[in-house]
Amino acid sequence: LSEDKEAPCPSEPNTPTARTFDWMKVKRNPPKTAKVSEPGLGSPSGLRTNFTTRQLTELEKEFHFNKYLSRARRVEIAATLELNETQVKIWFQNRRMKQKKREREGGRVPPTPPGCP
Amino acid sequence: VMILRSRFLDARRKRRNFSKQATEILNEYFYSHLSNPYPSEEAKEELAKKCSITVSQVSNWFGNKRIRYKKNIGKFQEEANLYAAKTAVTAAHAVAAAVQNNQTNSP
DNA sequence: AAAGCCGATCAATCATAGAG
DNA sequence: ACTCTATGATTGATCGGCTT
Repeated sequence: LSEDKEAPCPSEPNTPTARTFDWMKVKRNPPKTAKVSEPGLGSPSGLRTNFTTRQLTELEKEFHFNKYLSRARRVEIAATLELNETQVKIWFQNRRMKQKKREREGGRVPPTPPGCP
Repeated sequence: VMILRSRFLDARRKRRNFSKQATEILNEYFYSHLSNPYPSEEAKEELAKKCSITVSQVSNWFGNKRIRYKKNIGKFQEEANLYAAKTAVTAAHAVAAAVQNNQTNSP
């Protein structure tokens, strides 16, 4: 028999099973939240931003008004909520994906399926 | 601050673990494709059906599994050996059978 | 050449179910 | 009943590819 196609084993050619494949080495760059040229605002640290309830509420409200944002609107929102334009842009992108996922999977099944105590 | 947490308290709350059988199927796929545990959309749909869960749940399962596996490979060593030995060969045979079946069929 | 979008994924975290 | 671990879901942000 022939072996498979993939076999990226840098070290440890041993070990019967469970070798180390490249997908296990994938590392994502840390979030670049905020700009280096914009001191004093947001969080220059590479941490995941925690949106406040107020920010989420506003974003949600805007989303129901427009699924897509215009550059001008984005600048407004970002300023009002104290977020980067990028964060607002990304939020809308993720929100659209979430919406699509719900529609796709919202194929009702919870009306009267299993137990309901 | 604590009230910010109330932001959620939704679906994530009531969580049910998948059936032992569903987990078995997912693990079989994961370990028999350990070199590239990224099922295609079609594969996800098939797994979802077999496990009686949604495609999103299959995606979540693989996402969590991959991250947690590479985070601590040693912790999954036993499980890896168990499933790898049990399914690797079976998978190969299944593929061969499928190919042959595909050839002899003409709808 | 640059910027936005999509689809998939990552990575950290939340909240709960289950083991000890 | 409680503490600690395993696990499903959520989500801000990244990656690669394609479009505008």
